Amino acid sequence: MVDPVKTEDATAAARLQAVLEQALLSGQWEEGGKLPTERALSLEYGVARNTLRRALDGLERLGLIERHVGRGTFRSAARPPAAMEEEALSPAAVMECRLILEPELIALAVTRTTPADLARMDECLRGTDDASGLLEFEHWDAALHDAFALATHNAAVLSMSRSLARVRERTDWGQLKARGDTPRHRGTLQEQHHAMVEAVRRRDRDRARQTMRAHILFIQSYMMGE
Amino acid sequence: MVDPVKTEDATAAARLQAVLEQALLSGQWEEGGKLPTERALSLEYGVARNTLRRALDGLERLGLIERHVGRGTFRSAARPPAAMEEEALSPAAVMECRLILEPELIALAVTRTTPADLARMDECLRGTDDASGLLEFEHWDAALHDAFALATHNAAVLSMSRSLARVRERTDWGQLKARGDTPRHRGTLQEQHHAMVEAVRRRDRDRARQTMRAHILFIQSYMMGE
DNA sequence: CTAAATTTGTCCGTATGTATT
DNA sequence: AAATACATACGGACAAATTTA
Repeated sequence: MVDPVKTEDATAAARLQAVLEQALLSGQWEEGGKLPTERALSLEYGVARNTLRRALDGLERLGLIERHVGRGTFRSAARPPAAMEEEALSPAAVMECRLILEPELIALAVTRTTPADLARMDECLRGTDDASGLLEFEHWDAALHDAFALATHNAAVLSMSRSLARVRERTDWGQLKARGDTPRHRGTLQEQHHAMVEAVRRRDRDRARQTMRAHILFIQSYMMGE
Repeated sequence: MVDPVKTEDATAAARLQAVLEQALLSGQWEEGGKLPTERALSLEYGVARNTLRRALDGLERLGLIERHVGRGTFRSAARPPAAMEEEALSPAAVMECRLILEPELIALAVTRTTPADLARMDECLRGTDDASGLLEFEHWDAALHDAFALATHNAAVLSMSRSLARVRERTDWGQLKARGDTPRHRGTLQEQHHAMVEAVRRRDRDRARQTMRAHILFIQSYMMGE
């Protein structure tokens, strides 16, 4: 049913993107250094140039690489949070907003969750567990938080939560997300995800709120601080 | 400098998307109606199927069309922008949502409030004090809560708070508000408003949160109960 | 300064997979 | 069971920008 290694059903481009993500984050090329040409990479990984380019498109959106016509493709220089104080939908503002909303949101969800809600959460947990690339992980991560909002069975809360989700999509995360995407960090995130769902399942309101708060603080810390 | 009308430097896909947008919006195909197949369209517009598909990708993201494997491509049923479910929200849901958001919001505002923010709050207090009718009172009441959101100096929080304010506007309150508009009730509300601003002024985080919570619970109680 | 080589950007035509009718 | 139609991938060609000779 569910293959834990699951790289089968993803598209070739998505799978290749996950591979390249790992290569970039593990220092395969140095910061600011030039990657091989598209033709060389497509040959090396055994895919068509079109397919490779879709993978690069994803990496570019994550801010992991930069591409220049006539020059080549380069690994982005790791720039720290940079210019954070001035907010116009800064990552810091979004995280702060999540911190004041989501712990209370999940606390409300605890008192309302139905078996169907729990099933939806479990599905999201499987998604985050099996995710290969950062893109896929984030998809299921967002779905899980939406599942918590759904479990409040409150249309106003859901509307507000989704409004925040849309704001998140318009935020310039730069490399902040990718920087934290190490096996160790992702392991911690998954533990927290499981702990939150477990707290909801056991109707432990305080634990759910506490775990959510710790979860968001953890993300904050490795994004901003290091 | 980007000229939005300029179809010269745009890619073939982007130009075609603009043409198809016009065709869709001008009623070239009926709502829910089926468009020609991708092969037929690419032939008609003289582009490769790949190119046509990129144009359709854009239209799909805009919600103008829906695509189904094996069935075809269809013009979406008329829903101008970003079809959100505008169900009539229950007053109970809105109050519950305010209860989980606003106490944390004002707690954050306490740590950020500037003299200008306080001046704005004082102006709103005068408004509620002097208000004659219910309409005027509600205007300044909403303005005060918006002032708290502004005082967080967090764009994401402000955006979310205003999203909730818009939800409140399309809520069917029936006579719930009018029922509670007695001199006695309004006196209590004003006391609470003053207490909240005072707590913010004195940077008393816990008291601000507590007062806000009591404020919302009070409104809930006389709307729902009694 | 010019011309050629390199590299990414865009588009095309075709083949195969998968879901629906 | 077969035809239809979208989804994905491949390889090739040319254009545009940059670097190099």
